[in-house]
Amino acid sequence: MTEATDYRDTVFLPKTDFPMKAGLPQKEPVILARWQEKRLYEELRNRRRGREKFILHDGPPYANGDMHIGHALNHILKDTVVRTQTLLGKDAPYVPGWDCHGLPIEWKVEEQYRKKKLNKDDVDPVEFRAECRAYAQHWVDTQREQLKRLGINGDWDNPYLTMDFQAEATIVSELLKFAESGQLYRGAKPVMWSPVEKTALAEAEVEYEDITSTQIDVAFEIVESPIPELVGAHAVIWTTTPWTIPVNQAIAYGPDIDYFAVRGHPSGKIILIAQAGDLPDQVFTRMIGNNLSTGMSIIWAGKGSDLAGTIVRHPMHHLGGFFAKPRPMLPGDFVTTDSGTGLVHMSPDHGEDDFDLCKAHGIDPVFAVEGDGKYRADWLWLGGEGSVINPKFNAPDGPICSALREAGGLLAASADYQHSYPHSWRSKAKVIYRCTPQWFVPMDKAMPDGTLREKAMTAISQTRWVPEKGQNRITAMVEGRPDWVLSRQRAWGVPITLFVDRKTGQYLNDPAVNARIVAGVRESGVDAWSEDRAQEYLGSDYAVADYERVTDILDVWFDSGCTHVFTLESGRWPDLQWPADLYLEGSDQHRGWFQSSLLQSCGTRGRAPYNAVLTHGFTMDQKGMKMSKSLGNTINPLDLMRDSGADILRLWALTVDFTEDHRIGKEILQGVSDQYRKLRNTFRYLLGALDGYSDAEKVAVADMPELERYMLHLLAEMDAKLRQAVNDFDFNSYVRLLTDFANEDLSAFFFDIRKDCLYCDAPTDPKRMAYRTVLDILFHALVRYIAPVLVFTSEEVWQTRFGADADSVHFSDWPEVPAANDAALAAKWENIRAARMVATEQIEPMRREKIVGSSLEVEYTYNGDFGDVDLAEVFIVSAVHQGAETSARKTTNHKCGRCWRHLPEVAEDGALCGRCEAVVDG
RNA sequence: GGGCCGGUAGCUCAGGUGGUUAGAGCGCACGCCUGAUAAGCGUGAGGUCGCAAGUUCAACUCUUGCUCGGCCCA
Repeated sequence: MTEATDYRDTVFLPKTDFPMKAGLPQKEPVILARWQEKRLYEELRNRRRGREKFILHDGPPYANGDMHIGHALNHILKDTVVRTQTLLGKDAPYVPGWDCHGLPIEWKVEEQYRKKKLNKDDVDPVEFRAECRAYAQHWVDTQREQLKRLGINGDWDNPYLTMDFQAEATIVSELLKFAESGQLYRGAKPVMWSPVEKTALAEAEVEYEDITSTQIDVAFEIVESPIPELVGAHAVIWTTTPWTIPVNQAIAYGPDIDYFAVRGHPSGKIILIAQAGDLPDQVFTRMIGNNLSTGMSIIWAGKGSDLAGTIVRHPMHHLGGFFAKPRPMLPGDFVTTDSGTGLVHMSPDHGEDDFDLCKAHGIDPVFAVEGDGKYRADWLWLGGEGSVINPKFNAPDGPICSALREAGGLLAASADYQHSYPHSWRSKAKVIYRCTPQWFVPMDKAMPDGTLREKAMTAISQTRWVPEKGQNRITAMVEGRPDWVLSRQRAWGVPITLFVDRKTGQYLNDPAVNARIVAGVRESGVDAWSEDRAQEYLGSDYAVADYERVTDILDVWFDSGCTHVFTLESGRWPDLQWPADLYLEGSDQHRGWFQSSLLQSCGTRGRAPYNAVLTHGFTMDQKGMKMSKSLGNTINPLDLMRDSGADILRLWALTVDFTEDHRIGKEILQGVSDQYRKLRNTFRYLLGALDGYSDAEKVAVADMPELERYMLHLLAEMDAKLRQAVNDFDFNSYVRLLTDFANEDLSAFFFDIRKDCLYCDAPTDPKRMAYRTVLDILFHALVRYIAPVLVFTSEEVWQTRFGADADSVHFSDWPEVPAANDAALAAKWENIRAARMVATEQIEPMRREKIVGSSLEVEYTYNGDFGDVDLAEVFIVSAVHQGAETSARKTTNHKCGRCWRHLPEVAEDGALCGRCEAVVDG
């Protein structure tokens, strides 16, 4: 045996500078800077001008706080939609936006005042709003940088903000469209109200504390009933807010609850209460200090529904007027027998259930309690007295209980009921529900083209919902929702710019006035709605003294419901158009933005502002639990980008099933990293194998070996599936198709088989040239397919191949894949692959027993026939013989010193085979 | 408490209208290669399809209840 020659230098190994290790945290910012410098977004607009459009309209995140994982997921999905549509050749502009008005910002600014020991009420509203504006702007700027870092491509220099003057003017103008068309009315609704601060509070401004209240049982005499035995009996209600009794207007029962009327009270009254559990015991114990319910006699028993039509009278009916009116007994689903008497006294002024039930039966609130918590002066009972949150006022010996007792209506009273009760977060004082005038958009008012609800339902059915179950959800919500309450009693928002006639109570509906108001807001923003400019807007036709200027502001959902107008319709972004092709947000927005936009648009334009709606679920921790700071299970996207890179985060978002709730955690991210490495190495191989490739090497598809043509067939097949996935927004499948292709078809099959060809065949060998031609096609296809996913890595790949000055990969169109659809060839090669799997399985025991190491040391006998396909090459063995049955044995051939194949022509181990000799000799 | 949604191998996901031994990729274990080398190839072990009833000749797939988790309400 001669000394083995080292032929390594004669082998054509892959060569590339593309590193295996990504180093994304360092590289991504550099690539980002380059995009910014080359103005990628604007240039993309130029290059796609005139193409079919795809408009994704951005739902505005709230300008408050750092980006969190939900923002990251949402924007990655949006960016992927925009980029895949762009790849398809469409013009897909993306204008990001922010929601800037509203209570949370107002609150933060107030908090800053409190720290400085300033009172909000002492600050000029204009100055206050300026601070809110500055606060929002700060977070817009912060989030903008964070989203850019994620690789989101958009018009970052020109986003839309709901606080832009232009936007504010549009919101006002849209509100006035509702006003002008008569889709606005002033009604009432119970809201959380603080008598101490004399203001309405939002849920977020309320905290619950344990307190002790007076509980009372009050008897209402039944004066009319379809059940004769009940007339003259007393319906008993229980309450912990005695002050609401002077405003009582009805009594609610549970239709399915059992009730009975019993004798047994010392007063001689027949008592009507629920017959459930130990509730009667509790009632009797409260009333007479003993549990005598076992000794009582039952006069009547029946279901709540039997009580329909029963009328009671107020204990204070002798006062006349309001108190003399009959009180109906009404069915309420909300009535329970957990506590109380199973009968609930209703005051539409002071409870939501009360309000809704009474409204349904035509009973309106009476506004007896004023903003300071006192009954209004003209109230027949306790007029001018209060405050209603005062414990003494409600006490068993206070004025309410005393009067009731005197009238014979008070069965029990004790100041010993402990419960949790809402308090103002700021003043710590008790709050109440209180009906206040509010502005509404009616859902069921007949308009020329139908009611708003009808229009919305039609629009829902005409929209594509992805996934489909979203349609159920929003349908159910719109079907059942009450009228839209537009007004808020706050400072930081768009004003409800209405003048109400002091005499008629009607709002002024004059287009000329409205136009002046809109012009004013366009010029100076929401501050334009000030008292000192009222006459200016009213003009010479109306006197300011005759009108009340509404000082409420709009629900921020109305702001966001108008984004489609001031963004898509306004012309400020000429690339955009109305309606949007797609809205894409979390599934919580079925109640939020999807709905506010739908209602706004249906009310003003008669259809939805979108053609399709895509929703995603929420991101949970590794175990599927909600993330929260207190649990310490949050994943911060900013940390993740810093440690692993944005491409890892993006790949994560697209591999999970984002249409459902999904998870993120260490183990999952490790899996994502592995997947990333495989993709990266696929590109590294392609780059290395294509070293020095030029079009001169290109081989026509018809001239290629079957294997190459089969691979092109697979590529074409995948291409069609990828297109389908893009149309379905099914990015999970999209990425899976790519990784499975890279793993199974390329790495483990094609690349492995052609390793010998690439390394050892002469560069001019037609087979090698055909292989490299296909590699080039694969490269161009794969780098484009993956570009919307791995936005940074694809650019790095692109630059490595074409140089640092090359165009961006992101300008590319969807790859043109050779039409290599050859079903017969594919079927044949599927069989070959199946045979190959059998072969590797049969070779495995020989490797395990150390008979052979490499499969190249094996000679294989095969019992089938695939024509002139070189099975030895495909199976990566020394030789394949035709035989009766399949078997494997160690070859006796010698190993070529260059290509390591074992061939009969090799004289001794280390000598060269004919092919290699020819190549080495050149 | 109500409405809606979900629970398939360690992980991420496939599993038309119920029908043979429930699949894939990754990870893991073991082995091969040492000329894609912190790479590449192969083989293998992993699941009572959240739990329990029911319908059916037959259920991951249908029904009901329960449980766990989520979103939206109250």
